[in-house]
Amino acid sequence: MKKNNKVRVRFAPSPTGYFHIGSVRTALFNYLYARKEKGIFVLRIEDTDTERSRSEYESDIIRSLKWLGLHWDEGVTEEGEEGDFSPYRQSERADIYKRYVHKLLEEGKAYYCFCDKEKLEESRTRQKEKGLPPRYNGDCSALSKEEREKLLKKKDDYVIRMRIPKEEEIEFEDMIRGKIKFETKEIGGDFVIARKDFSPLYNLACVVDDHEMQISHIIRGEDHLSNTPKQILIQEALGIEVPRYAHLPLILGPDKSKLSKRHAAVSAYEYREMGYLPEALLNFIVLLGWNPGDDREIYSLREMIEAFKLERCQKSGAIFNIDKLNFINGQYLKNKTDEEFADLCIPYLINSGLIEARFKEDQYPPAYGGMQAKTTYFIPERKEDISSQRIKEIVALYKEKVKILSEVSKEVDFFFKKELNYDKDLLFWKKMTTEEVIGSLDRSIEIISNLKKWEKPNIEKGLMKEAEKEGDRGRVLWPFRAAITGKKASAGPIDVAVVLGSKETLKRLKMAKNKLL
RNA sequence: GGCCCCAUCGUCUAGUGGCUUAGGACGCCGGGUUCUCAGUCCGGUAACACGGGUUCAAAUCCCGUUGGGGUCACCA
Repeated sequence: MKKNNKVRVRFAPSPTGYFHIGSVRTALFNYLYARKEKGIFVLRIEDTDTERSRSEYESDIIRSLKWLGLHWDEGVTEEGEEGDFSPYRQSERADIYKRYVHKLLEEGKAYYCFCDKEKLEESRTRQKEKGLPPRYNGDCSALSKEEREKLLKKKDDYVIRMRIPKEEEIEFEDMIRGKIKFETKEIGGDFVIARKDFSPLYNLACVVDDHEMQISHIIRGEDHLSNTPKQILIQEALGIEVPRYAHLPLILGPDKSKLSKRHAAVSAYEYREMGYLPEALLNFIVLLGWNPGDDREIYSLREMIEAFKLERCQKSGAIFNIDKLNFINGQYLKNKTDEEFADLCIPYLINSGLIEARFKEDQYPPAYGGMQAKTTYFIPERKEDISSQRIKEIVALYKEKVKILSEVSKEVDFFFKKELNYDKDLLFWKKMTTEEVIGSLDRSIEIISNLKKWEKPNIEKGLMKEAEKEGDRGRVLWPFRAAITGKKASAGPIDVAVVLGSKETLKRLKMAKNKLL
């Protein structure tokens, strides 16, 4: 067979839980390396654990990768529909593993083990208690052919173990960490590679597939470091090439342990729901353990590929810092056009019940992250339609204020309400008296009523003139803004008024005044 | 506990023996802008874990200590 020098990497998640941040990072680095080296990125599903694997999780992996824009060249194609075959799903490759297990068995490099599960468990805990590393004692490693055949008939529970041929040092060159050495005697004894039905365990399946799929570089989390010597042992026994390894540091929670559910959201899907942009999430994650050596921090996927070097990866783990993610996401949001920003916000507005989409018959409800501007919308509380143009004007007011999309709804909700519900104390600026606030509101009402054209310069001119007269602008602007937004904090009063419209502005000013009477 | 990995501001990091009184970013603090919050601009706070070597010279190389993490399944 012709030797293939092409870079081939794989991302091989197991569908036993939602696609999480750590997986995003592993996938991203594999993707970046593949693209950088003009290689192939393979997506393989490691679902040999039938108990824990679920197709719903596989769908989540695929959906998430698509959302992130991490496209793969080979691998499972459909969104985990049950029944559709994929040679990139380990559960569909049983025959292949069987072949390899037989080969190892025949060559004496693996053997049947009939040891009792409970007993092994017991001895493990005993060894641990004594402070010893748990280790399989090798009871079944020297069974004669006759004994084996007898036990095979008698016992209906057994496994297949890899025989560690000799005490030696296994050494490999990690592309991130350099030379790494393990003693075979530290592995923990002959380890299980397949179950009774010859279904493979992780280390076997992984090695076989990486070989069959001609994977050249294995880029994975540091938690797999201790699996590497086992895998090299299998590769040596099988006489197959040992791929290059690169172990990425872990992403840590605030307590410095491996990031997990208890540390906040770990599922990529949740970040999508919260309103993080895929490009921002990727940008943030790539910086967690890699940087190009300069001060640059904002990278598109394309730019990341360009600048990426595996050798520049960090060796130590990085704490997942949500503040930085928020900052980066805010930067990306700011760089969107008003149209793009509105499209991004709409699903969140719908989700929070502020608006409803009126679809034409041939349209499907869109998922987070996109919505056609042509769709028409309806405000349930006001029982009126709203154009996408107007939605754009509203949300644009907050484009540079928000860090995540889900914040938008609670900022703009006052635009969609029929009546504002706030405490009248909100209308008071500093130490103004009730009479003064009423007076201020009255003057605003008068100015607004007398405007000939509802345009920002006009409104500004009228209002600011009055405000300047007061000396303290807040005496006019605060009651005005509070009246039309019903909020302590919002976008600028004039900007809000412009978008709100003269009729609604007046109505709200009058309602505010009534509150005080 | 064994083995493996790691160690620069609170966090992400630059730094590959002299360019370093250690640079950037987030956060935080102060100030300008501003009706508010946010944003933005300006400024500030803050780190080479420790101890030995090597060297004319060490955050950078070596050793040890300490600390942190990972891993020790018929999970992956």
